[in-house]
Amino acid sequence: MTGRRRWSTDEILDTAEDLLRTSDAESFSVRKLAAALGTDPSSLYRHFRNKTELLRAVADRILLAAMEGYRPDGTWKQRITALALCLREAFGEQPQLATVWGRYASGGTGSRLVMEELLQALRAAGVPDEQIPVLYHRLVVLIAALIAAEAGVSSITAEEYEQGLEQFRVAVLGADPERFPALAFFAREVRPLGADRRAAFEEIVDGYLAQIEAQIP
Amino acid sequence: MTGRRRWSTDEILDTAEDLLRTSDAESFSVRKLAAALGTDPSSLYRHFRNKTELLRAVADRILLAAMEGYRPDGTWKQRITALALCLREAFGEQPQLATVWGRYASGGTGSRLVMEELLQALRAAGVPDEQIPVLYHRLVVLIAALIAAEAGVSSITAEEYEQGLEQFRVAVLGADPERFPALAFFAREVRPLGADRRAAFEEIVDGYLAQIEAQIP
DNA sequence: ACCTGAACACCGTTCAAGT
DNA sequence: ACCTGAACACCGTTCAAGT
Repeated sequence: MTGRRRWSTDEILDTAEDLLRTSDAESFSVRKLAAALGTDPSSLYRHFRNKTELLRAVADRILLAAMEGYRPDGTWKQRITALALCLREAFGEQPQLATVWGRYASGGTGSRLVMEELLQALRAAGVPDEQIPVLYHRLVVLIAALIAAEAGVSSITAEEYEQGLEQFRVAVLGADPERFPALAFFAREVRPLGADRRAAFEEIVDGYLAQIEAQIP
Repeated sequence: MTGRRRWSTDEILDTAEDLLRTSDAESFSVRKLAAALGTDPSSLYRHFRNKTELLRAVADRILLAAMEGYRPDGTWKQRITALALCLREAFGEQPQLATVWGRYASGGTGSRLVMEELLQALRAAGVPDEQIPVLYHRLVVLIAALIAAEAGVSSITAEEYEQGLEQFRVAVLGADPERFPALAFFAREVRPLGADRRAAFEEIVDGYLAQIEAQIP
């Protein structure tokens, strides 16, 4: 019954993408992918040298799909913000993928489309050519770091979240006003790290773009 | 010979900190910690509900130690930059800790000292009180995300690094100039994600601070 | 009251043996 | 030529049994 079967690399990636999107992406594993394909884990190792290489390939497909739905529009700042939000949404709650993208970039067409759009937007902004590579680099580091961090936060279990929130409350509300005057003063206003993520993301990116703008001659 | 022995929570945390600092921090595990203590993994579960709680406790001690060596000095911007670099160095190459800190904050005194200093610096900057909580929040999200991302990058093996760099080179140098004109134009200048990390970190943080400054009435 | 051993339910990866 | 099974060296966590 277990007729053996050659899987194409693309079929493997399709299934991996599905598996990462549905269910809890944090627990994606080579073994689960093999089970979903109905094959043995070891057979995947002829297609990919290791798990990272597999995830990197999936990340590139996700970038590719995201860029298909993206049309450059508006000012250079609006374009970059839209792109960043688009990537944020594409990687969504998938910390493994976001981390892999942030760590190694990804080598395919998806990656190229992102690079191309960012470089063009910076040119459109009027940034001098010789400053573009370094500003581009900072921007990608920033966006990748924010997305990976956020995907991590959104993937924690409800139990862990409660635990963390409780500790945060204790730290803030229980702070000695003598030793931590500012903290005591703002105690009721200060928000835990995970709060209000989309707004935080957008304003940080926008803030950095404004900073770039200020440097344009 | 295996006399049994009660470990205090502090002794456990000391050993965990050592283990995370030395050797490859990425592979830190409860089992290795138990081995280092000469005890059984299961006995640690009376001190900590789970691995995350343990890591969070270690993270707080690291913040505490970092803040002991920190003296506020200079303008508010210099203070925040110095603090950010200090945290960056403290978490160093420990992606597990940096991630835990970024994900849940940490509930102890170390955490409080960091919050207090940031809040005070923002006050010293002249930011209106009602804007401080939200700006504080953005700043912590940004710093935590950058540190966690960087710790992740620095913890990859030489082999994975080479693999990633190679893929990046292929993506950039092999880009079709018709389809990716800007990428082809900047091919030789564009740098991979991991390059020049400290400078990227500092300039992104400084950029965001300049953005805050521009909003001060 | 505290700790241990054994077990459960997992990982990524390799490689000799099968078809 | 391709795939599989079994194995290796790990994980975090639980809980009955020991002292």
